Amino acid sequence: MPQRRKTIYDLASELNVSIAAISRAFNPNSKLSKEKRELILATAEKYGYKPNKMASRLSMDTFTIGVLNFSYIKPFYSEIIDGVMAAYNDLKDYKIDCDLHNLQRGENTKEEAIEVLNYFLEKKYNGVIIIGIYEGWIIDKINQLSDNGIKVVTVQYDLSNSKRVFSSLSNYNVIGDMAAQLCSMLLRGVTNRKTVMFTGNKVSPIHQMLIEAFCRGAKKYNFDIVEIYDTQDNPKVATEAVAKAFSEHPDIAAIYASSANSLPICRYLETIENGKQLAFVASDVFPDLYPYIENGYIDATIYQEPYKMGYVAFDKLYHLLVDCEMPARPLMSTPRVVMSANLSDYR
Amino acid sequence: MPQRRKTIYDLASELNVSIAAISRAFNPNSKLSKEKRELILATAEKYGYKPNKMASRLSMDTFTIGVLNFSYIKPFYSEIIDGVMAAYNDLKDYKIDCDLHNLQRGENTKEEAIEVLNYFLEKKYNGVIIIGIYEGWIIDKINQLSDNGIKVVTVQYDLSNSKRVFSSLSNYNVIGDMAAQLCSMLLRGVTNRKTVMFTGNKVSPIHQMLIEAFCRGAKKYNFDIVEIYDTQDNPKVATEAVAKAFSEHPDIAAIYASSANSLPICRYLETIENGKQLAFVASDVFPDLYPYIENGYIDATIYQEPYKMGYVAFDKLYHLLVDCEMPARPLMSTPRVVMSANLSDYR
DNA sequence: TTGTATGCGTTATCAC
DNA sequence: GTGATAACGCATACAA
Repeated sequence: MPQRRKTIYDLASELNVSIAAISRAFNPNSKLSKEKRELILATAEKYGYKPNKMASRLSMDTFTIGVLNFSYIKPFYSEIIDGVMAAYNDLKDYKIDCDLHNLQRGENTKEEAIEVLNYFLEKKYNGVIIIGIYEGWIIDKINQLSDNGIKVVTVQYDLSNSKRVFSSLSNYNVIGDMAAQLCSMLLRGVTNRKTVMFTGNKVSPIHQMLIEAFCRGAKKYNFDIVEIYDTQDNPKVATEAVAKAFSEHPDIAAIYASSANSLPICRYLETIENGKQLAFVASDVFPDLYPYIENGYIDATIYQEPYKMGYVAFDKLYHLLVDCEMPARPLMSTPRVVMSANLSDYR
Repeated sequence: MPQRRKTIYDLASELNVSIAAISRAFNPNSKLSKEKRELILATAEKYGYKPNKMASRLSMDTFTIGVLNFSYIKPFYSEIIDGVMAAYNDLKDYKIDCDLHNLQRGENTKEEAIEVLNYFLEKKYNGVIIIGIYEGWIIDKINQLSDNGIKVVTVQYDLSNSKRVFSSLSNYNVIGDMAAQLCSMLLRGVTNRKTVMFTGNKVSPIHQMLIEAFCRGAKKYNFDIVEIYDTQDNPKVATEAVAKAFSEHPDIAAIYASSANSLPICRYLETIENGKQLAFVASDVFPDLYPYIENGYIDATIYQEPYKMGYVAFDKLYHLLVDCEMPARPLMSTPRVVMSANLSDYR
């Protein structure tokens, strides 16, 4: 059995230096002569000393993280926020504070979003999480925050051309490929393999990636995408699009909806004879979708784990601030296939 | 913005009692007059005071958790252990120790397992995690540990008829149902729907549940299970079973293998003409399976998240010991569908 | 039963 | 640069 863990005192007396020196050696921002730091770090390794994060946190100042959510009107974004808040709650005892600002696309403007970020800057928050913004104007703002020593994390969009420290995303290539493979599974014994895709908003880089990945998959799994319809993340547009699709292509065999805006498609399928026979792969999981998954109109849907995306963003940003520790790998959620058989795990 | 968090001192001076009284009020095992405790707890609620877990942990004794793994010779169990150790590592700073004992079915005996548990008892460990044991003799041992104040958690098997505090499992009903639905998806346009199941070991309660769930699913999704073969978790037996299956039923249309012992089936499929055309749903994800998932012999496999099962078991036991906090819900992993499209997320 | 004093392992402050 | 020493927020042995 392991003996008592070495403390800062143990190493200090071992080396005949003060505990302050030990402490400083482990903080890169702390001033300490180079030789001394190296000596301490080296013998700590041999000696088996590691600073206790808990005790360390206790004596440190509180960190504050600002969160800006510029949400589309989707349950999706509120799940991300739930995840962020859950992580905050789990870390509350570790001297971390969180200032959440929720804005809505449509209701609120870009200017209001910028105002929030300026407020974060003025308050000199330690970290900032930005959710759901991909437009060009955000880049400068991120860089400005970053230049003032604020660590910025983005959720849902990568923005790798900005100075954000990391981002928490879905793996859109995998999602598109999964959708394609699911369609091909559902089309297995079927000779008619005409497939139609409904996308959320072609302007969004996310949907562009999904379209590309799905098209690659269609080639790989050998079925035809006869058309891609843009629903502009708008139910009315989606309703018209699905009607148009079936009038242009009455013999559709499979459908992939890459956005949560898939209810209009479900409703249309209810009105036609062979609605349940069509292969239909949807996106996301939310209450309005449950009945359609259960009764077989939707064969499978791909869940992006928005809760986890939010949780991970906050949690990793905390560790970056406290432990100066960058996430080892890019933060990509692992998309999940949800069918009626396992829907119970997601409601 | 939130002001400084209330501390034990704030509440103590507010109530004109000592900080010790406050501290005791929040520990059910601590002696304190009933009225005082109730007063403190009530005003703490109003006042907005909550004990800081971190500071609390710092001043408490170290807990020790003993882990006994009585493993089948499967990569599966080592993944569970990886999860346990990862949780231990994440909690190392919180004054928790872990004593892991790995035994192997075949190599080690039941008596050796009992010896380990006796050692845990003698050492008066605070908690014990038991992995991979379902036989009757374990019940008494669990109860004995429990009667001595040791919190026992089981992994992979529930053992609800023992005094274990909780268990971390896969959701076998969901897995069986998912396997059935996947088969039905793959059999969609196909008229021949003859399906065969290969199970790990009919004696194990796990495989019994999987068989039942899969059969229920077959009825629901309308395909026929023509036979269930027991592979006894043994590759040789599995090799014979698959040959037997195809000689008895040359027109098999779909296969479900409920155990990780599915490589012999893959190898058999390689030797026959229509191997890739057959629907094949497997279990678990491990390196030997990768090529068969990629090249299409395996259409989908169901991943049980063994890593997470182990992680959660340790993590929740820690919180039970430290916070006297029972898990809100039963600890069931959420099984995942893995196909070639998303295999990259699991390797 | 209740309060006081000490310790938990670290960082921050302030001298030197 | 470096080293004492006071926090940080709480639990508990001990004294009352």
